[in-house]
Amino acid sequence: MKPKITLKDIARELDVSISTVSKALKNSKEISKDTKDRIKAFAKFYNYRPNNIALSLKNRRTKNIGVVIPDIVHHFFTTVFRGIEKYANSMGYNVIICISDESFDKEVINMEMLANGSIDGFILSLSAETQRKNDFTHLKELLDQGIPIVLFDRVTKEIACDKVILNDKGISIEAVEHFISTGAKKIALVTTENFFNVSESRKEGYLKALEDNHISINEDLILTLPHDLDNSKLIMEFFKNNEIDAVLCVNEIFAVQCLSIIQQLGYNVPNDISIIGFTDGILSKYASPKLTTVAQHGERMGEKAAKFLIDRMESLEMEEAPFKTEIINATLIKRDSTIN
Amino acid sequence: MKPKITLKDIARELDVSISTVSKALKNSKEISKDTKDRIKAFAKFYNYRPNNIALSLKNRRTKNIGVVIPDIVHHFFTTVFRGIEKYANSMGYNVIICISDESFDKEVINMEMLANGSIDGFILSLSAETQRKNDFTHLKELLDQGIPIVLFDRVTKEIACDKVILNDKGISIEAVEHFISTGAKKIALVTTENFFNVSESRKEGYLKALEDNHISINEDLILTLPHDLDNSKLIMEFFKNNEIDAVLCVNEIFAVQCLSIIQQLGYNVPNDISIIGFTDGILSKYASPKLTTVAQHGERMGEKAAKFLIDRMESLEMEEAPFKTEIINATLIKRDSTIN
DNA sequence: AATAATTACGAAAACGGTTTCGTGTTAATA
DNA sequence: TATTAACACGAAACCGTTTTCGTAATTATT
Repeated sequence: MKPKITLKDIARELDVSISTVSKALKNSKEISKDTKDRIKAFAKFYNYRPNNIALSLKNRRTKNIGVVIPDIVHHFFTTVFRGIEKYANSMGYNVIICISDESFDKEVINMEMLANGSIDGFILSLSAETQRKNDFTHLKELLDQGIPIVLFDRVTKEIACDKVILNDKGISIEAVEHFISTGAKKIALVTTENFFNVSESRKEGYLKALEDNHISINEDLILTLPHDLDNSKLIMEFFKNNEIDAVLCVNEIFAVQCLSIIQQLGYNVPNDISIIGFTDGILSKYASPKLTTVAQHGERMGEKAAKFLIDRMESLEMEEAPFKTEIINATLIKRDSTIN
Repeated sequence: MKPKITLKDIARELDVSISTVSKALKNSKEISKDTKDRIKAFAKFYNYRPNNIALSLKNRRTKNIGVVIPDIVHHFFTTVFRGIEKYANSMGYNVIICISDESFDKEVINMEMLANGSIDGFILSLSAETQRKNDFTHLKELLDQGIPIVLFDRVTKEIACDKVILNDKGISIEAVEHFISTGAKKIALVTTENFFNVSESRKEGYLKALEDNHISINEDLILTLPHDLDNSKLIMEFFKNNEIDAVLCVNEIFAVQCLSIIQQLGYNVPNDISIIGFTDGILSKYASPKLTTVAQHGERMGEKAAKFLIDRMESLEMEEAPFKTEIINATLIKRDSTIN
């Protein structure tokens, strides 16, 4: 058991002052070569490493960034997180993570906890409850205190900060037009009931594409699924009661659920019904047939978000550069659940 | 922009000493009710919160725990992580995460980084490379410095510390015997080439179960897949060249890959060939037929690991309690890829 | 030889808290 | 009335760094 060694220890052993040790280790020219050599050798031998906490206190920056995501089991967030971690690490930052679990309270409490010195900035995607309540005072307060925030994916106009989002509307249009190009006419949308900005945008895209292509909108072809319930019956009814030849799903789970039920009903995918789902995760990759998906490039989003944050933090705290919004272009990964 | 307020600020405004403010806010009886009320009111109004970094420095504990996992996209680790986060948070700890990406160097560098004061203890699962190299000096050094470590899932005998593992061998036996009970005789194993302790244990269980049930072992029925390559062809060959009526896969991806290929070859699952895969994740849940799996109870593992760590850290740093190893019992989730 | 410049180092403050100990005022006791 | 106890507060040390500033000793300059 050999506890960590401090500057003070070195100073005592070598009979010099703490300042001398500090300077010597930083190769200051104030210190003679002889003394520097002695101190460095000693420090190396005892494997001296400066204490991060003391440095944080002194420098008033922790080199930690806080990441708050609604859920970590969701593949999309997981990839974004990886992007953040990757970039942050490469820049010498550590990542402290909090799962809000879609809960407003957890989001607030954890962020306030971390904000008291533990982190230099936040990257977050709003929890479902926060979006529903439309209450962002906690974020505003943090910004007020001078703590930078970057929002990604689930963002809000209420908060002025850097943002990284997907071109949800655009890619939805692209998806629907891909259906249309293969001859589909009765195109359905399966979406979530929660009032997420992303679901909204995707729906807008869906509607826009139909309109642009002179296909009349049929509200019956939009299935809004509740959160957390067993959806199977609803989906089953949906496909039984409607004539459908293509379906766009706002997430991967809905997509594979639809796939499975469509097949159970005796239809062929993609010949009878085509499917496209958001999120290009393992579910889609290993489904049979493999699903055509919207790749959200989560890792790229994460890297970009981290870059935004670190840029801002390291801009010498000085003049507030205008806030930027980066739009990541989703891409359609064409596989076997749509006709080529 | 209203920056955070400190004890010093309060002291100055209220014309008392810093010590008085500190004591008042801690409700010390040294301070008169009057003064306490004044100070508390002021602090509340300005939303005073003590600075975590200063506290960490003073108390020599950060209330942060470091989690090092090989990968975050893997469902199993993700659930363990959630368990850790949950328990840690409930005990007032934050979680700093590092992805080793199966790399020895990243594991070492990140841990050393964090060990310099940023965290009070580690929870980790060894990277593939670390296991291959069998080099654990970085862990030994940390333990030497008095930093507690808890290993989970991918552990090693070389390191004496608390551990949380799965009864891999036992559950493999159970899985194989479940195959046998449904009449299977030609039972295959699909495993990884890397020398993980877990794959080893699973193989041992597989062999033991066959032996116990007087089924002769056929090495041809053991498929060892390389990491990261496209396995499809190998799996295809495997099922073409061998008569097989049941297959145990050491992870979820192998299981769905096998499922898909088996179906392509025109066999019926589970009637012609049964499948059981390790990890009860979404892939298995949404496959058709739904896969029978080994549930590893990752969340429970995570909670237990966090409990081990926090218990040890909070045991007043005093006498070293003996190291414990908790074995989490995996359970077989019977679904539709095995005969009931 | 007297003065100026350089060298090599230490003292001390600062970051934001906690905590021990000391002390000047009152209030209680002898 | 003198002594003691209780009360209410402040000074200072400490956690481990960095950094500014001061200064003694040496070297260079005139």
